Amino acid sequence: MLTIGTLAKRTGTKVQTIRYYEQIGLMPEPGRTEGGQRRYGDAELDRLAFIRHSRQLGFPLDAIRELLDLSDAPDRPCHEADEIARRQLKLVEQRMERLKALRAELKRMVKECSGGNASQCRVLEVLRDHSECLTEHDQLGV
Amino acid sequence: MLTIGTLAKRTGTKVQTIRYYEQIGLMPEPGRTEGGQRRYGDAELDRLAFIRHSRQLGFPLDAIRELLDLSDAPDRPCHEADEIARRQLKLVEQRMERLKALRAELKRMVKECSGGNASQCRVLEVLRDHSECLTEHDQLGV
DNA sequence: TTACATCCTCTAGCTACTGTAGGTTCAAGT
DNA sequence: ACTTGAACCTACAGTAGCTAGAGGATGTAA
Repeated sequence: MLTIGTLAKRTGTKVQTIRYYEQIGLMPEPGRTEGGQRRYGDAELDRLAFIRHSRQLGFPLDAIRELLDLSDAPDRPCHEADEIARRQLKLVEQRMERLKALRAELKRMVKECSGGNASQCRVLEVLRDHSECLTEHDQLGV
Repeated sequence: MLTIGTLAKRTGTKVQTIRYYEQIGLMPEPGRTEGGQRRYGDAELDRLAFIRHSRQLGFPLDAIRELLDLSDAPDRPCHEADEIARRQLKLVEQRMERLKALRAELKRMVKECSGGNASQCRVLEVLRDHSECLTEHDQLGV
């Protein structure tokens, strides 16, 4: 039986995060000692490891919820999990494209800046005037 | 004189977002009509355009605050703005590196999945067992 | 004048946690 | 048995950067 602190250490999670996962129903309510402290078994350890690993791969919590459901139902067809992973892959690729454009723009800004004071600053100038940009980068949310 | 709605349209911002920027002191309190509605001039239009463009380049709001201060003080040396832009560039590059690793991992998961049902699913398997991964990807927060 | 779009304030919600306050429990050492 | 100190508990507030909704007021054109 593991305390919440031990579980946290083993999975690289913060204690509060585990309690948060319980609160939103991602982790089950564990057993308690007489004094009311949480005690976990190996099933919970595995489940939390799964969650953390999925988070490291950038899956949002509701995707993880679906993946956990699938993982708990071995007879359901695999393509659902596959689909979720593909969706995530697509998202990652979109973000990369976007970051690539940002990087180019930022590089250019920084390169063109030749010191001096703010009134001649290329960085500020470019920010002031969108038309100086190479690319359209109209959606926000990097 | 522009209404908040017109200003929003011209800068590709939501009305609520403009009010939010005012609330956090990023946009000044504008003049009002007798009935209490906000009216904006060209200075505010420029300022908001600057903010939005900076956001599109991924700058966080407090970086933008600094950039606006610099933009308002033409005699201050340029290297501060340069520094902020370099910081942002570095951040973007770090994120890209991270996404690259994620993309590789996700691609592999998806490729190895050959259909069937959840009990044989490679996607779920990899998520269950971190040791199957190519890379360490231990920080969260894509 | 009457309709109707747009405006107002205020509050709550989103993601995924993280931190703090104020108090209790557990386990080890004496 | 008692004490100490780390780790636990709940509850609430805060983070970034908005976004949405309720319920009501204002502005403008026909």
